[in-house]
Amino acid sequence: MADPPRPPSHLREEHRRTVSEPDGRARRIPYRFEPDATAADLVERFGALDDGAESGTTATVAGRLMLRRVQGKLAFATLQDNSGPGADGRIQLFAPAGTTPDFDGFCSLSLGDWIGVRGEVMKTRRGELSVRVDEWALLAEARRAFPDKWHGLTDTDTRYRQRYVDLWVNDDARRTFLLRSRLLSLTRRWLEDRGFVEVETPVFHTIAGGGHAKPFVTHHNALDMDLYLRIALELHLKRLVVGGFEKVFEIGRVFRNEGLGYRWNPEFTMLELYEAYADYGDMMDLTEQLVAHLATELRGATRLTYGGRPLDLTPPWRRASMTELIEERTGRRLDLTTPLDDLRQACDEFEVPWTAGDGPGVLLLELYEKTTEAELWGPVFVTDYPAEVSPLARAHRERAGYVERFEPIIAGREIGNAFSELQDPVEQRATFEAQARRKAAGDEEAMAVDDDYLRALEYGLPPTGGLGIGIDRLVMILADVATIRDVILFPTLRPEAGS
RNA sequence: GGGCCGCUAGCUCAAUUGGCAGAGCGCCGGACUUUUAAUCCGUUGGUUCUGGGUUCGAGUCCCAGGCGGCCCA
Repeated sequence: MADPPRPPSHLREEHRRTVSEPDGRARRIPYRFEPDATAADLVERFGALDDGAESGTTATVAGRLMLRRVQGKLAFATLQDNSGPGADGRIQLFAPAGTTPDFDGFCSLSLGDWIGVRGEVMKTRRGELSVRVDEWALLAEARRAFPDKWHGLTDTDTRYRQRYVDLWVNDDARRTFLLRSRLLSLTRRWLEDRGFVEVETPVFHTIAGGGHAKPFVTHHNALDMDLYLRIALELHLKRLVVGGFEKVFEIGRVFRNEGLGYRWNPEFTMLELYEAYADYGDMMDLTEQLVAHLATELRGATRLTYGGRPLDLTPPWRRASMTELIEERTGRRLDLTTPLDDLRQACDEFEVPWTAGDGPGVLLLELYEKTTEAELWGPVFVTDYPAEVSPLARAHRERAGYVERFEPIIAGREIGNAFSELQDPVEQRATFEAQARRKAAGDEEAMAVDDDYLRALEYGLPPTGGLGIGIDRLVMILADVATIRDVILFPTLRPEAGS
């Protein structure tokens, strides 16, 4: 690909010439390099070496040059590799002029250059574990200047657009994404250990179902038809329960055509799982056990802090109905038996907008979200949602007008959604049709009738518990970060000017 | 979508009421054999986000736009 013409500002960032061999030729970059140790390994194995001692062991390491201290006939440098966030992944390089090949070339390396080094593992007189530079090779030149070695990179825009730089200079960024990776791995293993099977279902949907959200639309040329990017995993996974996958899960990207914010990115990662013969109570048990397991593995405890405030994820978590929590928060007893006019009056009082088409269930949910949800530090399972706003959940076994549904709330945010799943195809068709009427009336987030899903239910869905967890939000809690953009490697951004 | 705040050298930041656009780090050159944000000396580096306007004079004031952050819906 030809380089486009560059503006002067880019040329200025090419801050130096190509590093050359002692004879002036361009330095050759090897095609491969074989490190046999990492910074973290060496600290672990040789950390106890005496000051000034040599280990008698030779190691080969590779990474980026992050600091450099040339002192005449002796040079020190700090190499960072992938073996740990921040200081855990750093090792000092020790380069005396007398033994270092092409000492001048080594001293002329810049911050950000990739190098490979082979040499004796030793400790300096001042007690810093080091690899002596008996051999070294330039692996890549940093032709753009690295950010300030002390202040790093703080501009959020640059951090998100140039994550490849952020990961090197901000320890927290690397730490958070390593935590995210481990969280995904631990979640898979934990579920598999309990007999769950991981599957992959389509990202392109002909009907965007399973959630309350505006979908993205794309077009398939050969079929000449519009397709939606999935807003949820739910309906395909329940088809698989019909198909006999009794414990099934998927961790996948979903897409919602909504605004961006500290908790919202248009594409995000959902875990959804379905368990035959289980109900929403079982899903609460599973949720608190899984989250407690992840907290223990990733943070060493279930008593954490989030944003400086204590957060105790130790099971069991409180379980309380939505109406009960609204009453605690507002002092008002509001439920589905409250006259519609009273609910509307409460909405006006709490500045909740409503329309004439909104039933009591919609108003109750809106009131809950406006007055109560953000105040719940939790963890707490908010249970028993109005049927009117829960078209895929099964009717509550005791409370008329409600369904068996809960959302786990942590730090004022919903991190998931779960039901005793609606089994009955006749009831399901009725709730789909109610949704379709809302859609026809202008609710862009309402669902459409999914005839194939209804056909699947007609073959028989056993009693099933289903759970969805927003992985990004869970990572936010466990990594103790405030914005979703800090847990998504390449968050959605507006294009840069001029691109 | 609304309100508020921000955008100055590669990075982190200064610049009194409108009055010569600066520092540290980086980069480049020099000194230095136990440094670790090494230190010391000397350079280099600017479309002050963009476009208009007011003014003798605009980084600074006004208008429009771009991008980002925070709060609200």
